[in-house]
Amino acid sequence: MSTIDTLQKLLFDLAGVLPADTEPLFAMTTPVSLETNEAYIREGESSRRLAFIEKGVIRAYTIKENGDEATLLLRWEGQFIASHDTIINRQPSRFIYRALEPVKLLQIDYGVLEEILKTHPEYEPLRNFFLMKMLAESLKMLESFVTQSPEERYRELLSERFDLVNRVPDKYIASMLGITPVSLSRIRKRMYTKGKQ
Amino acid sequence: MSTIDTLQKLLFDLAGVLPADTEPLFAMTTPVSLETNEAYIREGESSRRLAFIEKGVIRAYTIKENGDEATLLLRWEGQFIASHDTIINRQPSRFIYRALEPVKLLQIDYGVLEEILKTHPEYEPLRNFFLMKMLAESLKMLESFVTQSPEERYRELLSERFDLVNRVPDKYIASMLGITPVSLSRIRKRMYTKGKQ
DNA sequence: TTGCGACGTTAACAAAAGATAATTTCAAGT
DNA sequence: ACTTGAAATTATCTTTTGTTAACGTCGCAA
Repeated sequence: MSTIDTLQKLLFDLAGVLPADTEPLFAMTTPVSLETNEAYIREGESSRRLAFIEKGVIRAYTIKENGDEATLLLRWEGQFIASHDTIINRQPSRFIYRALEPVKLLQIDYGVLEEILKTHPEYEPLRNFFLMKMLAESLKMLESFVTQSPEERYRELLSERFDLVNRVPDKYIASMLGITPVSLSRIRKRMYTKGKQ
Repeated sequence: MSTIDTLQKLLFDLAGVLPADTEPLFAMTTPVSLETNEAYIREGESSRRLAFIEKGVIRAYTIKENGDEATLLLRWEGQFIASHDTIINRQPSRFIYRALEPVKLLQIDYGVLEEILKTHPEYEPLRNFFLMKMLAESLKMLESFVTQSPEERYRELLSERFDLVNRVPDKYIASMLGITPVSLSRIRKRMYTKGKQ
């Protein structure tokens, strides 16, 4: 199933919009390809990009005051990715979005989407869907930070996203868990020596 | 300015809806009062409540496997509070929402709101506003967990929400920062003995 | 083949956090 | 004024994490 098919089905399921009636929306979308390590959004950029990931993994990270990187989240195929600083806060992005693998996206400018929604309110449920999905994921991650230890967060990530953990360098996983790569290495050792499955 | 005035102004600013045209919306809202320590939403509850806080502070927390509480977030006057499990995931709430002070709310059932939005799409920007606001706040908290130490998170909370920190028992602040009350006490001691402002 | 560089692991030490319990503080109620 | 109980602090000890540096592994390019 192609990306547009997937999104057309989503729009039909959410809002009963027939695929034939989605032309005004998809006419404004752009396919984008990224190479491994290519930046999708750079720090300081102001474009309000929203995209659906067809293939590949993107990492959103920021540069801390001390120069280190901190990975906020990872997104992969089937998910939306959005420059949240520019879309929500209308400020230049403090985050960098970079492809960890070759990536294929279907992109739309959020400003353009807003214009389309003014004349085509029937697409509105799609916006709510993506906002709610991002909110649910953010809250779930937040919950894990207040309820679990780094080791528990790693175990859960392994059990829920084993494929992802194996596709992404450990140092980015560590950073997303809020710890250093050294600490993650120790956690792994503890897990695999003491049979504490 | 009353709560309804505030929300009418918001609706006008966001969507150009005149206060006189907001009757269909506010007719379905209910004022709610909570006493100190009273639960607004209990664990396992399925009602999809969305409310605007007129006065007071509400704490959203969950009970961990070991029986301890973990505070996910605090909300106070001027903010929205929503039972996110029931609204987003349509599952019984795993969280408890409890008043830390006497609270006054203006409440609407999310299902009712959705019905109103079907016939009154002019209110739609209000839903986007509250979703985006919650998303922005969640991402900001998430960012603090991957970029800052517990001590730095506490310092930032003090500088940004000093009033809140003074209204809420330290143990809830600690939990929201992802640490124990004992640890927070040590951080405070470090801060106030060593003049490391 | 060799050398380079990024990544993960390991080691050693310092710093911070968790767990548990005792102690102090303080507000609320009798 | 006294008692009670919850909250915060302090103390002690254990565990985990941070920091820094060294070391091994692996893929890639010269």
